[in-house]
Amino acid sequence: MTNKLNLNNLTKSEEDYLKALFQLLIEDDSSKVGNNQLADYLKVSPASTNNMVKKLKAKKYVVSEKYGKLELTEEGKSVAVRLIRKHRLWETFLCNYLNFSWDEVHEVAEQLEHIKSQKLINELDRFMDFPTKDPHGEVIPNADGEYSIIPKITLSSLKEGEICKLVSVNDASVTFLKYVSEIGLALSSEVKVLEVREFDGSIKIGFNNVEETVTRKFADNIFVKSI
Amino acid sequence: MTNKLNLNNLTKSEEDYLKALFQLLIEDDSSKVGNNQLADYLKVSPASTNNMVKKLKAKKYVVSEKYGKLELTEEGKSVAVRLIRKHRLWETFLCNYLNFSWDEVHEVAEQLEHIKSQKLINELDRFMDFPTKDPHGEVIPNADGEYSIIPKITLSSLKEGEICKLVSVNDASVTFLKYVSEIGLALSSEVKVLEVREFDGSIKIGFNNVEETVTRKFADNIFVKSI
DNA sequence: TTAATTTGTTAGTCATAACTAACTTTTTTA
DNA sequence: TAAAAAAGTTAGTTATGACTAACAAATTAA
Repeated sequence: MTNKLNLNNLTKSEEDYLKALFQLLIEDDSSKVGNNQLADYLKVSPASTNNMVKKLKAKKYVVSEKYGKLELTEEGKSVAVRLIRKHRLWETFLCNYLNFSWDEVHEVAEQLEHIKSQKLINELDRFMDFPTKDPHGEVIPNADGEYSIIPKITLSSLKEGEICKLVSVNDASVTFLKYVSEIGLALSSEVKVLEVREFDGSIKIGFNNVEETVTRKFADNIFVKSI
Repeated sequence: MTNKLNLNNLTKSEEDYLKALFQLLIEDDSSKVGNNQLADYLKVSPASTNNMVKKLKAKKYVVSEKYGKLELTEEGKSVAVRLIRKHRLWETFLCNYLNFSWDEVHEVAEQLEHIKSQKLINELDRFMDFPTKDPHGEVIPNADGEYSIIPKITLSSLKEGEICKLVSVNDASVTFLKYVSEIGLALSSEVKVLEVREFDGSIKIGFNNVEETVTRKFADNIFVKSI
């Protein structure tokens, strides 16, 4: 098994690219992820991405043909899942034990996920009694890298009259998360789509006896399940 | 106050050099620390150190004349103390909450001390109820960077017949720490120097009704106070 | 189906931080 | 005090991972 060994030989940047690619390919379930899309997601230039992809192909984490779409090898996925596990466990720790609010955890978890110690993360997991969801509602992979990837249904995809339950939110934007809290939305909130306005895509929703109109962009970052 | 801002603009390497210099200058209380000594301590080449010292001088963390000894500015000391605080708080957390043994914590703490988040470290401190000593017996600086630097008396400096109490140990070597545990020495152990052998500097010590002969090198890494 | 646009690639540059080799200054010692 | 040793410095190289600018391929639209 080359598995264990390779995990420790990756730079922070290599890890960042693998995780980003995984999130685009698997968590966002894109049929095709290209070089520029990855560059966009990571906020680097296409040239940087191209460079890194070459390196990751040489190291057998990524597969792609010239001018073709990007794919991850099993090894590449394995690295990404372990990063996601670390990220979500740290977020959970920060929220549940260190008084961080859900809009404060992402940035710090981005740093903490690169700490290299198998024992650290598994002990942290045990310390918190093996949590299964992070503060934003995302499933935490277990020590073997197993987790159920729940297909993401965005609030924006619902039709007028549909009722749903909020299961998770995109964790990457502080201002977005603050806004979610401010209007009173929380995980498990029941939300009804009252009106979808064709003109600008904005949506009027009802929850906890309040009504709010939110933008399409906002609704794209709220993930729900129908009830 | 430029203080707060500058703290976040340092690279991992810059932080490593400042901490190393602080430990040589202040904690080990050397009257003179030179370029090559710092290089030795950090296990890099003198050229690398020379280069970094130039940069740190330009940034006003270090002061020195050409071919002269190295010194830290107040700003430089402040950065170093904050790193030491982080290192020791993390070591305490790993030992007291995550089942790490004292020989396992150093390497992981070396990574964790570079995580940039004021809130993280202060909340961790609070979570553990403001510990004052780390697992190796070292004093943990408080949130204002204040701590008492206890002059280090090594076990090797004692004369035959002297009795002392073990207050701290050098945390940087896994094999050393394992050895300390194995022979049964622990913080607060009372140790009597039974014999100092001129020939090779080895020392016969007695503690907890056992006698052990240890090398000079070993005794250099054990810090004590006389009782 | 050609032209425009988007996407991907390559070449060359920059900053960080390591290195070796060669050299200079300072300190030690014979 | 002159030679040897140690300490410090400089120049030039390497690797990582960003960047821009220029170019090529693929896709979309007229």
